[in-house]
Amino acid sequence: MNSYHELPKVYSPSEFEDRIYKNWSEKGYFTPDAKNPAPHFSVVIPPPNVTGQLHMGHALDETLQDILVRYKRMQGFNTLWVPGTDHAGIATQIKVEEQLRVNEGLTRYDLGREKFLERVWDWKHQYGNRIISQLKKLGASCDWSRERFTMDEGCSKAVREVFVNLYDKGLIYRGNRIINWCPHCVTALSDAEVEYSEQEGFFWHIKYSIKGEDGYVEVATTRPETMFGDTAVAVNPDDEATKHLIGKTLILPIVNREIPVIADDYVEIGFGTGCVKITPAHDPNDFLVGQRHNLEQIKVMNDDATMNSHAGKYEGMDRYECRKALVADLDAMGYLIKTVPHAHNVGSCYRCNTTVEPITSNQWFVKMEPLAQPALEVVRDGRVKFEPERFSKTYINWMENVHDWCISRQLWWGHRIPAFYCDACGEMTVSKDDITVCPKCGAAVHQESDVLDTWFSSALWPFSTLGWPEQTEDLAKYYPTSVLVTGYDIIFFWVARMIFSGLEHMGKEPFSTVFIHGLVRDAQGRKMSKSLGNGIDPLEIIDKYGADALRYALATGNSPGNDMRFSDEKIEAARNFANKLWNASRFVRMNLTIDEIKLPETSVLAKEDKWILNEFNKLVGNVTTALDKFEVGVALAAIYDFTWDVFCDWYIELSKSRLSEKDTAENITAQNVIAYVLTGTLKLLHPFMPFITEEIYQSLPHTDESIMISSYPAYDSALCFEADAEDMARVIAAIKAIRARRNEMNVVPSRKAKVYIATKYNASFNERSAVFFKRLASASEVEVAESFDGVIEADNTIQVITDSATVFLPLSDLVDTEKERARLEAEQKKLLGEIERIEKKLSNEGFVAKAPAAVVDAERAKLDKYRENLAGVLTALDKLNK
RNA sequence: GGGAGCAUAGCUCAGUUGGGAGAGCAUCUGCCUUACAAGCAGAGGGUCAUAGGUUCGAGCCCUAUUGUUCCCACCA
Repeated sequence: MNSYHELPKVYSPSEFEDRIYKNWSEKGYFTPDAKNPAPHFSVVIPPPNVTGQLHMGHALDETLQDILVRYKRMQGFNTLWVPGTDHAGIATQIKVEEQLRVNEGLTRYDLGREKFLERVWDWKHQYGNRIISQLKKLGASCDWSRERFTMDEGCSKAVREVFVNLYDKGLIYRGNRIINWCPHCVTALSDAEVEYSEQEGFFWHIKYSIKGEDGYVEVATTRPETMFGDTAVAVNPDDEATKHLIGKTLILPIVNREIPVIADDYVEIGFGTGCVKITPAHDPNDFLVGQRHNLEQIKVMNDDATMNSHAGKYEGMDRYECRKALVADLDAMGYLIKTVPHAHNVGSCYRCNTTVEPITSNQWFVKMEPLAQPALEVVRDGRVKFEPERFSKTYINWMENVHDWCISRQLWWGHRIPAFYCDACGEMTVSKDDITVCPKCGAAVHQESDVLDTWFSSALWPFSTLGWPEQTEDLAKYYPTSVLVTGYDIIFFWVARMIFSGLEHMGKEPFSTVFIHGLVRDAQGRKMSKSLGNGIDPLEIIDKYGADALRYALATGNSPGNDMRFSDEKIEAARNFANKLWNASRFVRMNLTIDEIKLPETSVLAKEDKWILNEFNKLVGNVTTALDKFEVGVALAAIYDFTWDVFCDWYIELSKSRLSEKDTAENITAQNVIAYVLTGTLKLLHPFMPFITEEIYQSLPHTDESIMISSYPAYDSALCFEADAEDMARVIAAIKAIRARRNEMNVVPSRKAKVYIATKYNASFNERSAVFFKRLASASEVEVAESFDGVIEADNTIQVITDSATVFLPLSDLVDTEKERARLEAEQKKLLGEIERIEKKLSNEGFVAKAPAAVVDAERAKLDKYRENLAGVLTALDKLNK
C-alpha cells in the first residue's frame, strides 16, 4: 500500500506535469518487453521533421495516438509506440541554406557537399531534440529507448536494401522523363509534391506562318516562353476545320525554325483554336505526343528557370521576364493575334511555393504498376481498413491512377542513391555497400550525386524502425503494427507508400487500421499558417492551461476524419473540466480515512450506491465500445457527462451525509463506493488526461505504482442494478422538475421555499427508504416530509409523482397563482397532445403489427405515465381553483 | 472533368444498425450553498438546407436540387 496525500486547493497543472512525466520515464513504463507473451499493440509515430517545432497538427496526431496506446497498455497488451523523426530532405536543407545565406552570405556550393552536410548534421544535433522534448510535454508515452531517425544507420541500411531489391527486380529505373522541377529548390519533385492552385493568367493567341503559303495557323498558349521548345503543332485527325493542315510545315516566329503539323487524338475538337503547339520538353502531355511522333525534345530553360541558348536573344532572362519581352516582341512584329484572360491551375512546390516547371530530365523512378496492384487488393479486401471508411475510396482512386514515382532529388541532404558509375567504362553498378572500383573494368567509380525522396525512407518506417533488414525480436513481435494514426493530407505521400512497401518487402501489410483525422483550424475555420500568422502554439497552451486541457480540447467533439476548430472557448471548457475533477477529488480525498478501497458487499450498499455503480458500469461499457471503434470524442463525452452530471451533481451530494458521519458502517461503505467510482473514472479518463489522473490517483489509496500501469476498467455484470437505477432516475427527474418550477414562479429567495419529498406509498416507507429519501432531500435542497399524510393533505401544493416518491412544493402567498395556473394549463395541453399522439400511434395497426414488441410496449408505458401525470395536473388545477 | 465531405439552437459541433431533437459556449433569471464562482439551481432558443420517395415511423435510408469546403486530374 502506497501512502497517499492531500491535494492542493488549486489545480495548477504546471506544478506536477513535468514531474509525473519524468517519473513514468524513469520507471520505464514506456518501454515494453518484446518477450512479453501478451498480444501486441504497436504504433509507429508519423515522424515529425527533425528540425520542426510542435504545431497543433502534431498535437492532435500525438494525442490521438497516445489515447489509443495508453488504453491498450492498460488493457494488458504488449504495447509499443515507436517514436522518431524524419530528416525532411528539402525542408531541412532549405533551412540550413537560408541560415548560411543570412549569417555568412554563403551558398551550399561555396561550402561543398561534405562541409555542407556537416553543417546540416550540426543543425540536426542542435534542434533535433526540440520536437522530442515538446512531445514529452504533451505526455506522449513513446518508448524513447527505441527512438529512430530516418537517416540513422539502421534506417539508412533499410533504404539501401530496398533500393537494391527494387532495382534488381526491375522496379527502379533511370530515364529521361518529364518531371516537375522546382527552380528554387533546384530539384525534381514527385507528382505528390506539387500543389495546384488556380491563378489568373492569359491565353496568348500567336500566328505560326505556314511555309510556302500566305496563311498562318493560330495557336494559343498560357506559357509563350516555351515556344522555343516547340517541335510540332498538333491537330485532331478528325477535325474538318484543321484537317487540311496536316503535313504542312510551319515557321516558328522570331526563331524562324521549321516545325511540322501533325495529327494526334490528344487535341480536343472544338476547344480553342484546334491547333496545339507541342513542346515535348516542357509539358507532360506534349511529352507523350512527342514520344508517339518521335519528336525532338528541346529544353529551353536552365535549372533555375532562366532561358538557355535555345531562346536566342532572350537567353539568360528569367522565364517570366522572357515571357513579357517575348509577348511584346510578338505583338510588335504582328504575330500576336489577341490576349485573352484565362484562369488556370498552376502547380507549385509544396515546400517553397515556387511555380514548378514541367521539364524533361534524367531521373530515377519507381515503377508503380506492379506495386500498386497488391496495395489495392489489401485495401479492397479489408486487410487494411481506413477509419473512417470513406478514405479507402480516396486511397483506391489514387492508387488506381498512380504514375511512376520520381524518387531522385538534386539535393545533398538525404540518402544518396547507391548507384556507382565507372569513370572509365561508364558502367553503372547498384550496390548495398559502397564500392570504389568498377566490378567490370576495375577503374575508379563515383557515386550518383542525387539523393532519394524523403518519402522513400518514410515509406519503410513501420519496419525499418523495428530493425529490418535484420530479423530482430522487435520485428517479429511488433510487425505488422496495429494502427496508423495520421491526417488525411498525407495519405498519398506516406500511407500509400508504406502499404506497398510493407507488402513488397515484408510480405505483409504494415498495419491493419489507418485512423485518419482532420486538420486543426483556427477559431474562424481557417487553416493555421505562418503567412496568416494565425497559428496557435500548443506549447503556449500547455503553459497556460496544462497538457491535459490541450489534449481534452483536441479530443473532444472531434469526429474521425473531420477538421476541427480550435478556440479559446474550447480550451477553457477543457480546463474547467479538469478543475471540476480536481475539486471533486479533493472532496473525496478529504473525507477518506480508509487505507484501501474495497467494494462493499451488495447487501450493505445503499440505493444511491447501487445507482452510481450501475451508471459507472454502463459508462465503462460505453467508453470501451467507443474506443474500440476509434470513437475518441464519443468516449470522452461519455466520461465528461458521467463525471460532471452524475458523479458530481448527484452522487457527491448524496454521499455528503454519510461521509460526514464518524466511524459508522455506513460511512465506510460510502467511502469505499465513492473512492471506487472515482478511481475507476480516473482510469477511464487516464488515456485522455494522463497527468491529472495520475496526480489524483497518487493522492488516493491505490495498489498500483502508477495509474498508467493499472488495469483499465472492464464491464462487470455484477454491477448491474438496473431497477434501483431506474427508480433513482425517475426521482431525480421529479426533483429537477420541481426545482425548475420553483425558479419559474419567482419565489424569492427561492432557496427559502422548501420543497418536500415523500414516498408515494406510505406502506413501503420503511426505515431504509426513509433514510434514502432524507439524503436525497438534503442533497437536492428539498425537505423530506415528516408525515406523508399531513403534507399531502395541505392545500395549495404542487407535486410531481414518480413510482416511488412524490415530490412537492407547498405554495405560499408569494406565489403567483395565475402564473401557476397558466403553467399547469400549458402542461395539461402538452400532455393531452402527447397522449393523443401515442393513442393515434397505438391505434395504427401497421405500427402495432410491424414495430418491435419492445417499442410498442414502451409506447404503452409512456401512455400510462402521461395519463397519470395528467391526473396529477388536473388535481393541482382543482386545488388551485378552490 | 472525376471523387469526397459538410448543411442540426445565436456560435462551434455531437447525434453509430430508422423508434418521442443533444452538448459546450453565448444570452436571460436566481444563488457566496463548507469540493469547485474555472462554481451551483433553472430558463429561453431548432420546419434537423429544399423538394420528392421508401417505411407503421426519417435528422438518419434513396433520388433530385441549392449552397459550401476539400481532394484528384490538368484542355493547349
